[in-house]
Formats: sequence, C-alpha cells, structure tokens
Amino acid sequence: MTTIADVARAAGVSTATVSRALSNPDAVSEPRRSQVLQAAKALGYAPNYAAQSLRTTRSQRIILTVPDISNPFFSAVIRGAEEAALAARYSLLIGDTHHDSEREEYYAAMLTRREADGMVFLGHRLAPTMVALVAKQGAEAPIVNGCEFEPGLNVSSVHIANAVAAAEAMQHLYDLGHRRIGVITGPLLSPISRDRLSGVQGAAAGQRLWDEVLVRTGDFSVDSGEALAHELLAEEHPPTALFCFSDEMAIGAIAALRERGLDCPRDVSVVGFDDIRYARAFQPALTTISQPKEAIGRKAVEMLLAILSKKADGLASITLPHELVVRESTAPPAR
Amino acid sequence: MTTIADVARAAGVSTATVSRALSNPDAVSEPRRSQVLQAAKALGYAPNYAAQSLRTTRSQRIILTVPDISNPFFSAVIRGAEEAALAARYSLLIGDTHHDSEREEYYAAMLTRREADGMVFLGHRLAPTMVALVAKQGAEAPIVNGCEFEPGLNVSSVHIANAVAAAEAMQHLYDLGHRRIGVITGPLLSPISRDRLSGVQGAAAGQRLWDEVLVRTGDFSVDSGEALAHELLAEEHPPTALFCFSDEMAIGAIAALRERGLDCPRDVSVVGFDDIRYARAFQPALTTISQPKEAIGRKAVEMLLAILSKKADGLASITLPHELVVRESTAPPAR
DNA sequence: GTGCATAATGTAATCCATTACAAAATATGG
DNA sequence: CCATATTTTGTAATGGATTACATTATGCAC
Repeated sequence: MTTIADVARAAGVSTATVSRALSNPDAVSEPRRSQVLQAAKALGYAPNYAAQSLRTTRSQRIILTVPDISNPFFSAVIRGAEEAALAARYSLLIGDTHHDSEREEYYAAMLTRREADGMVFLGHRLAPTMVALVAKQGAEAPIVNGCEFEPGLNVSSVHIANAVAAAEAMQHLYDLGHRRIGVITGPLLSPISRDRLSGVQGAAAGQRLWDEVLVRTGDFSVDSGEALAHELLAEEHPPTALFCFSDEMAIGAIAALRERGLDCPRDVSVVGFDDIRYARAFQPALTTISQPKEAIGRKAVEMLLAILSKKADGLASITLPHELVVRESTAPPAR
Repeated sequence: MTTIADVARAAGVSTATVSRALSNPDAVSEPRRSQVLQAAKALGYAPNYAAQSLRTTRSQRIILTVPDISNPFFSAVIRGAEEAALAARYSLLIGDTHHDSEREEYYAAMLTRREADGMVFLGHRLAPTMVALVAKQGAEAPIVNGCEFEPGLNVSSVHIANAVAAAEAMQHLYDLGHRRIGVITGPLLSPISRDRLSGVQGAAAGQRLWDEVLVRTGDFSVDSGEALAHELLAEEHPPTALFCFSDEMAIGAIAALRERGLDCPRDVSVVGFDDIRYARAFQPALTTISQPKEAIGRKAVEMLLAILSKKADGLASITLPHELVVRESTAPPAR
C-alpha cells in the first residue's frame, strides 16, 4: 500500500505538505500542490480510511436501521437518506433489524465503537445503548428518528401528521357514503399506529359513527392484512370498507376479498397507507395515503448532520406533508 | 472516550493484557481475564473501530452495490447478503448505484481506501478501479458478481441458469398452446438479458416458432413494461402471450392490457421473472421464474469471505436453482 | 532445591494520516 | 536594505489498538 510518506518522498516534500495539498489545498503554494498531486496520481495513492478516521475522530459514516429492508416503503426512505448522506460526503451503513431488539442493539453499539458518527432509526424504540447516549448527551445525541414520533424518546424526528392523514382517509370513505368501516392497524406499540388510530377515532366520532368502526390489530404484512380482512368480513354485519395502515395489508385484504368472491371496489372499498411503488400498478390501483418517503429519509439525514455539526438547537420534530391519493380501490358502497 | 489504557490502569495490568483478554481470551489467565472484563464493563469500554482497523488492516466490512435498492428483488438479495455477513462478523455497506457508472466508481474507490475488505456487486460491469484490481490480483481480487455472469470480467459469480429458466418460461407458454409470443427483455448490455434471450431463441427454435417471436427491449421498469406491451399489442398480429424479463415489467404489461380492455390471462397470458414479494399477491397472481434471492446474496458473500480468507481456489461461477412458478397470469390462448 | 519448559505478562514499535508548533521563506513598508 | 508581517513548509506528537519480542512467573521432573 502506498502511504502519504511514499508520496512525500516522491514529490520531495514533507508528509504535512502532502496531507495539506490533498485535504486543504489553499494552504499550499501552487507549484507544490501540483507536484504533490502528480506524485499521488503516479503512485495511485488513496488515503487510508482507518488512519484518517482515527486521527480525525470522525468516521464520515451514518448508520440507518430499518425494520425490513425488503419493504419498498423503507427502501424508498433509504434512497432519500443515501442521497443526503452522499451529498455531504458521508456514507450510509444500513442495518436491517427484522424488528428484532437484539439487532437494534447490535447496530446501536456501532456508535459506541465509533464505527459511525450518528444514527437514523426507522422504528419506535431505542436500544439500551441509545437510551444511555440520549441520557448523557440530550439533544446533542446524534440520533434521529424517522417515520415515527414518540416524544418520550427525546430524540428529533421526521414524520407525517399520521392522525390527520388517517382522519382524511376515513373522511374519504364517509364522503363516499360508507358507514360501517373495518380498520386494520399496525402493532399498537408503535406511535405510528396509535396516532393513526386516534385520527380514525376523531373522524368517526365527528360523524357519530365510532360504534360502526371495527378495529383489528395487524403487523403491516400482506398476510396479516389477508387474515384480518377475512375476520372482519365474516362478522355478522361486515363493513363495506376497509382502511389498512399499510399498502401491504391493503393488498392482503384485497386478496381476501377475492377469495370470498367479493370485488374491490364494487363490494368493498379498501384504503391503504404509504403509497408504495406498486400501489399505482396494483389491480385495482390503491387509494392510499402517500408519504414523502425520499424526503423523510433526506430530511432525517440532514437533521442528523445538523446535530453532528452543532448547528441544531434542541430537539426538533418535523412534519412533512402527506397526500390522500384516490385511485380505483374505493367507490361508493354497493346498493 | 475510554481507551484501552484506561482499562489497563483500572485493572492494574498492561494494555497488551487488556487487548488479549478482549480479543484472544485464551492467552490470559483466568483471574486477569475477569479483572479486565470487569474493569472494561465498569468503564463502559468499547474498542475504537478505526484504531483496530488501522492496526489489523482489516475493516470487517463488505460493500454491496445494487442498481436500485427500492426494487424488492434486490432488497431480498441484500437481506441474504446481510445475513451471511453478520454471521461472519462483517457488516455491510450498501451502495445504490442508480445504474450510474460514476456511482459505481465511487463505491469501488472505497476498496482502495480500505473502507471495505471486499465488494459484491449486482450489475454487469466493473468500475475502472475494479478492473485495475482484477488485472493486478486476478482471482484473489476481493470482488464477487451477484445475479449476473459475464465471463469477460474475470470475477467469481453466483446466478441462476438464466437461459434455461427463460426457455422453461417459453415452453410453459407453448405447452399451453400459445404460438405467437411477445418478449420484453432488459437492456441487452447485461448478460442477464442476453442469456435469457438465448434461452428464448432456443425454445422457440425448438418449436420452429422463432419467427413468431416479437422481441422488444425494456429496462426492467414497470413503465417500460407498460409502454412496450402497448407496442406489441398494437401489432397487426398481436401476440397471445407476453414474457417479461422482470416482474415489474410484467406488472406494467398487465396494466397495459387493462388499459386496452384486455384481460390477463383470458385474452393474453403474461409471464414475469424474479418472483418478487408482490408476485403472489398481485391480481392476477403472476406466473414467474422464482430466483433464490436470499440465497444468491448469501452465497455471494460467502464466496467473497472465502476469497478474503484465502480459502478460495480460482474463479468460481455458481449456479443456483430457479423454479417456474405457475400462478394465475397464464392460461391457454382464447378461442 | 535446581533446571528447564511453558505459560503469562509487559514494553514498546507499529499501523497512517492530521495538525500544533517551530522554522524558514517571502512579501510589505519605510 | 532592514524590520516586521505573512505565507509556506517541516518536525514531531498524536489518535487507540495490536503484537513481536523480552521478561517474569509457574509447573514439572528429578
């Protein structure tokens, strides 16, 4: 491996000059600079990352954990995050936690070892190591929460107004004439589901129809959407519309309808959440709440970078705009 | 930050003993070891990654580049890769290249800076830096190609038998009674598409029906599938079946059918490729070639680890099994 | 108890780039 | 041309762990 010393020797200057020519060109006179650059190129020199990182105590790396990387919702967020990281010359370490707290802790420990300068997590809880960090450093802790917002965690976050969005979805169904609505939530541990459920309650109560709402708790997966839709449709008075807290569950729910010989939207309307890549192409195209996925990722990283460069003041909780996208999976109730 | 010296002081031993107690426990007597471990825990010590990496010249990191992280096909491969990496105490740096060669080079340069020990790339070409590495180190170059297989690159690879798989898909359509078949490929720059096209040609020629095959070149995206399906269906003698080289294009093609008032599979059958997560739930459920996505990721990383530990001998090109999954999107031709 | 093999521990060099501080070179003003 | 300010360059300490080699302790045989 060629080192900075080799370059210095070849260019006939000191290692300090080489270092400066490379990372702080203004501090070096023109003739030297080109001497050095030429020698560096000739030798194929590239700075050793570990040495650089050791000396500067910065890793130029951000760790991003997601509960499930193969969910296109999360991968869109990742895209935005990578964008923002790259623009600031950081690179992104991605950790798939599989919703598993041990893995969450595993990735969090990377902060302690200084493998990364900060962390963006898409989830609803902090691993022990992160709790300790937050306790010690408060708002300076280099941790940002994406998608969810749990005030008790004491970290900055970026998300949409989940309650409002959910209320809008319900209102859309009420406007179409639906009265009895089945709601399939995500795990109620996560604020994302609780907030959306609050929105559902608000909208339903506003219509004096809360007792016509049937709630089931799913886990965001296609399978749970399918199973719980079956349950709801088997009720004595089945709902004429379903609101699912993820597009994946909506897809599962529509599959359940099909299995029961029902048509969406003719017999039952379905609203999803997230507006994943396939929502548009799905048959029927999904009516859903569109989240600004890339923007969430981008913003989360930008907030983290602000914390890292001491430009952030205090905790911030940013709400990005969502949008109800009406497509084919909703229609007025039959008859 | 607590360092190894702090722990040494607290435990009343030398730094060497601390290091050994932590990373090579057998080299230290029992009493010392627990002394050290206790001190380390009490001080909340965690080894500094950069220092460790600098000294050992190993980063314990693998970089994996994908052309599009939000494609669930690739994210499934990523999952498998992360699995295998984690099991070997490596972590995965993921780079989304957006099919862009500058980004490919950007990530490849990380190898030069020793930010990663090796690289798995899901793509069909090598960035200049990687070409240089392969030229210098030959089969020892820590680079593995996943999904594709381009012998000219001189790197090991893991993939399925693309030509065979494509031929099977065609044969399935012939067996159903189709004669005139539209094929929507991916970019022909990539061997993955060329191999599949060869398989198509083989199967068609075997039936003496090659002149009934209509080929269009897409780019694996939903949109290109949709646009090219429209083109094919507007032909004077439109095909009765379409074979798309990705599920995304198949989804696009089915959307095109719908737009033209045609039903899949009643009017036109469609076969996809990859068996992504949504292929099953899609309406109609896609007939497709299932690739062992996680296994490809896992195997690619394992091969890379073998190269890194000098256990690999020469280049290897591993073929994993695929499977034609027949679902609802294919049926005998109308009439 | 002595002598030798083996195990346990310590000392200090090392990995490579950055940067505080010192020294040298150049510019500026009179 | 001298004195001082400014720019450029160099020397050497530094970051934190690992490990070759040297040293000390322990075990075992006689």
